[in-house]
Amino acid sequence: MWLSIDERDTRPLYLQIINQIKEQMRKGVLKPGDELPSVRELADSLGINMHTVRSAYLKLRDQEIINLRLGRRATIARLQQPRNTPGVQADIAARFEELITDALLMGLSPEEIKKIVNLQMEHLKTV
Amino acid sequence: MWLSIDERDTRPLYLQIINQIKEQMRKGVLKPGDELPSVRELADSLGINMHTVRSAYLKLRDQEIINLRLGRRATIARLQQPRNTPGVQADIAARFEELITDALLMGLSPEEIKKIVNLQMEHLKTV
DNA sequence: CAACTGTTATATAAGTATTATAACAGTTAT
DNA sequence: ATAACTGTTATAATACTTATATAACAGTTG
Repeated sequence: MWLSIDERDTRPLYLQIINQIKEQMRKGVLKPGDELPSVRELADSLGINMHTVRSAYLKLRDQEIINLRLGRRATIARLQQPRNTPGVQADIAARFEELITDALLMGLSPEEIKKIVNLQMEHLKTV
Repeated sequence: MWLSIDERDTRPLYLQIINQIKEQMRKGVLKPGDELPSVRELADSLGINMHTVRSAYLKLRDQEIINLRLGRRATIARLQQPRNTPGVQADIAARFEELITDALLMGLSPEEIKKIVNLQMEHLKTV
């Protein structure tokens, strides 16, 4: 299984699951229409409770990232693009501002930060 | 007071305080050696409990961003730069990766993301 | 000494995260 | 049809986090 939980990570388990699924989507490992493991299957393989996995799936559904249908496995949604509104952009920008501030206070130079971002943006085309 | 609580923000109060103080440091409003409001003073002005403010101050001290001394007000620390280690850079990079992934799934194009980041990095020199 | 600081201690309450069990309701394949 | 899978709902218990409330203690400053 391409999913794992990091014991050292202090963030909630359901958040780790959410982020890893999103990451797999970004990498193209998971594409629209693809099926996710069932909640019980994934929970067992991670050694956690069914409802913790379900909680992750529910939040992903609320973000319209996956589809849930009774009796069927969760599937990756075809994401419609009217989500890129000014409000959304402002939210993302606020999160970048916070992260950049943190990075600067950790002693990273603006150049180092730009390098990190550009490196990840280049990686997009390769992956 | 240059600090406020956003009722619509779902994040914990102490985190809002932490982020706003960091933001003020980044903007140069707060400089090393500057005094922060006392925990009671700030709590009263925000209409929240003393211990909530203290919890924010404690976490800032743990990050070596402020100094706390019994009987004295908290002060902005002179931040030493041996914090910019490979491990720190990796942590920051991981946070950028997560945020970029989120932005892409929200429908932002790589170009829009770069624009957001570059705009904030330019703002650094002006501020 | 008085009035300010941070610190420690207790207690309470509300919210979040996680686990546990069990039953119910659709889907899929035998 | 039925067995074995899916998600869904319900209920309960536990642990952790967040926030408040009061009070006392300890160092600093005027």
